[in-house]
Amino acid sequence: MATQSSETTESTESIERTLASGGFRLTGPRRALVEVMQALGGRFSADDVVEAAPGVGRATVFRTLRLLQDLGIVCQVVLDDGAVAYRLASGGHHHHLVCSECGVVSDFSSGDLEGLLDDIARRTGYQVDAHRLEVYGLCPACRALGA
Amino acid sequence: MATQSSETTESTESIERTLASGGFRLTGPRRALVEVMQALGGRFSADDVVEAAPGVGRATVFRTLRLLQDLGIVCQVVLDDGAVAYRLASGGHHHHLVCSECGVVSDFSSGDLEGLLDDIARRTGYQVDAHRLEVYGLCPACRALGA
DNA sequence: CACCTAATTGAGACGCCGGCTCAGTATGGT
DNA sequence: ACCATACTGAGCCGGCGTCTCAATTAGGTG
Repeated sequence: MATQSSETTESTESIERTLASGGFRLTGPRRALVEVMQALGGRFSADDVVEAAPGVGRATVFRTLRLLQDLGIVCQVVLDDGAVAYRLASGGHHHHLVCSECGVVSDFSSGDLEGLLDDIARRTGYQVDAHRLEVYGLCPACRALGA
Repeated sequence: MATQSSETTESTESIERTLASGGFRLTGPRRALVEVMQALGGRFSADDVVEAAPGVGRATVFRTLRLLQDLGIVCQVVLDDGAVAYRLASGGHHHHLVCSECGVVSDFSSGDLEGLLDDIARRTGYQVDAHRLEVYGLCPACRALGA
């Protein structure tokens, strides 16, 4: 369940700065939750966070998860079975590649997708405002192991 | 809330044929549910179906919804708020354009997306097996009304 | 047509995820 | 130090979907 100690995950300080600049308070529970999420790494469920932060109430976990999503610090991952997981966001707009074997999540972004959406907009007359894209498959490691 | 009396929605008979050829029984409740879903049109929640089919148990509605999904007769739509709706599928692989104003759903498919996914696979080393894409915006009608 | 077996059903309990309420607490500006 | 108010936690609530289990029914068979 390899904790990708990966890339651009935002530092605690930068997260705290983002909170502050949004006019939000920097409270104990919030600090604790950010730390917990960093420690969990990769992706985690709301309940993972609840269990890993015994001092913090369930409601606060959900509220904080939502707040951090609104601030772009945390993002949701829709798994292939429809379940929802969370993840510290590593930067701007991106999508997820989820390994259906080990569950590891990688990010990618694609300028091509924007072109594709423009095309859809043109063909359908819709004004396209947002989208969701999740991709499922086998990560290189699991490919190497399995068949 | 215009019930797009649209395109390629499969006929009752073809649905019954699909059930039969899968080795599933053609029961009263199943017939009733298919009719109800056709009458509901567009997209509907599981609960819409439950309410519109008073004679059929809740469990059966959910079971049938799942069965019809497996058979490709019904598909899920993930709405912009994360809620899930259902819809009679109109053919093969496709994606959804959901109007965030009136909720109407249109289908589209895109060969370009496949190319994009190939590209992702190449760049990341993942073996891409499946994906989810939902697009949100304003349908032409709502664009005309709203600003 | 009657019969038999396995698939299906319905009622209701259950579980998970997330939100709401409301009284109590803590933050951070003055 | 003080105060307004943002935040918290405990518990209850509600939606969505699944499970169990006894009763029913589809549809193949002789």
